Amino acid sequence: MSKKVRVRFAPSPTGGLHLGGVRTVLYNYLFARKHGGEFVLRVEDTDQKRFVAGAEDYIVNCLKWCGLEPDESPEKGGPFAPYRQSERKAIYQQYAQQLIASGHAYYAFDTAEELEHMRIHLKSENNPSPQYDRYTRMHMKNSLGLTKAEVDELLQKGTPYVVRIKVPENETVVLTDMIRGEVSFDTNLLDDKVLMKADGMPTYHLAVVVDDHLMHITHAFRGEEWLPSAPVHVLLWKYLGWINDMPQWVHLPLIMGPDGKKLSKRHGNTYGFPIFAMNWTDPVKNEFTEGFKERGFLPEAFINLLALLGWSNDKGTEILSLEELIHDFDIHRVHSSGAIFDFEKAKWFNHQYLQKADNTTLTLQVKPYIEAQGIKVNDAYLAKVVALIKERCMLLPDFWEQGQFFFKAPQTIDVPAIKDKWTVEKQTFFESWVATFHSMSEWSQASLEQGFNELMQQQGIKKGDVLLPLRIMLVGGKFGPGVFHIAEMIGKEDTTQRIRAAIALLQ
RNA sequence: GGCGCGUUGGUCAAUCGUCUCAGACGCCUCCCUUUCACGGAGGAAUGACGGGUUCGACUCCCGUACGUGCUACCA
Repeated sequence: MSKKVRVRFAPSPTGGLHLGGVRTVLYNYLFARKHGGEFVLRVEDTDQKRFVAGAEDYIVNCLKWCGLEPDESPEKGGPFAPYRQSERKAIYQQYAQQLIASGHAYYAFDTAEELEHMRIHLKSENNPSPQYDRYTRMHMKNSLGLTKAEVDELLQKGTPYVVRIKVPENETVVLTDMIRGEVSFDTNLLDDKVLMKADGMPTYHLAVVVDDHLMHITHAFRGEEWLPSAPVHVLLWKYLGWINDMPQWVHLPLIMGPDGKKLSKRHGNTYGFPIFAMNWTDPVKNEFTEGFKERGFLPEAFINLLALLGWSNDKGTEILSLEELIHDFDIHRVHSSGAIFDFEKAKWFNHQYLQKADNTTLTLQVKPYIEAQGIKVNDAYLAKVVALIKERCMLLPDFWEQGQFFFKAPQTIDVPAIKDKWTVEKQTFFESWVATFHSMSEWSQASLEQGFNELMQQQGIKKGDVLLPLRIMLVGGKFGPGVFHIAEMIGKEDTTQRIRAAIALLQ
């Protein structure tokens, strides 16, 4: 008796894919997989003014990177193709006509100027911001006030027109949202939304309803910003005669920036964190926005942190694989309040995934970041470096920050940290230690440390006095793994050179 | 302005009427480490406000405040 679960994500190709968008996809995906259903990607490319070339491919690539590939999409096709709204124009036209015929929609011929005029002149004490609605529609140029002959004439002359829904008076539209319960709206406060634009394209309102119906969508997930227009959609489901097949509504809470406002590109700029899944450059404005991928996030970590923004499982565990997320996901545990995105915690998630990542694959992921610094990478060597420093890395680029001294001598040496306490004795000690290198039978962490300790005793030097200088000499600063391990890694020649170079600087 | 939605530590959050309000991030202290980090042990920090309902309310209801979203031929 229950229908097969089918969910959809319907982005408009007008820019990058931000956190909220990816989370909507993710919840769609988790819900579909959990219930053995299908996930459909439909593209809303009906906004010609804001349409941006390349944005659709970009979105598809983001979904690929996240590992959330749809079962049906414009790219893959499927039983309900086409999945691009611009290719379904005729379908929407047909249903718009049906609505006009049944008296639930009408032609409106008003120009932009006339609408503007209405908004200014119909403004009154009890109607401070006039909309195109039951109060004003009879004053406008539409098929409700015009005679049939007048309308036909306008149509025949090719006068531009839009189709608007005729919102009923004195009704209450009640809809059930899966995470908010019943939400009701007074139709007297709704305006006659445009259903078909003058260019023949449908607006979102008509398109979602028609597509959701035709594509057998059972659960409609979207952002909370859609809640105010949901009653219009319910009305459309009713007027089109499909009310019994209306999907379950799920209005997801908004993701906010640190200032508590709906997350936007602005936040990324002012707080210095990505808000798009992948790098996005707006070809029109030539505006670049950084992505989580390029910032060095692992897709699994990205998905994980996003899933926990507005939802949590009943066990309180936080590090969850996609399989675990699917298993644990419960739409009723999704919060109804917005969540503020915390970049610090996001980095912590990535750190966790870095630690449990397999070193071989991690090495492959780190490699481009090292090569980008002009280093010729030896995979086996890099693998060792990765294993040695991964615990102090949050994001992929950190591997270079934290491990560059494994590949080249430090450009800057933190001389002030040791200069004050530098003595002739210390210099002698390092010079004689370096001199022992040629006679060492084995170049290893253990033998290096042993030789170092023996020499210290001979010369009456305390370990605390020379260990830090050695570190500074080899890595340039107070960071990194064990010094002798580093010396072993970089080899006899580099170790010797770095120590000698540093001694020269300290004199 | 109108309408919708929301409100547990700085942030993510548990709790589905009995709470001395989990856990995580971040922050602080200590231990480990003669670096940094990891790890370990502690710590500070929370139910917007006012009314009800109830033996009992963070949990239910109402109001207020605050926040946020929508209010386009954009989605």
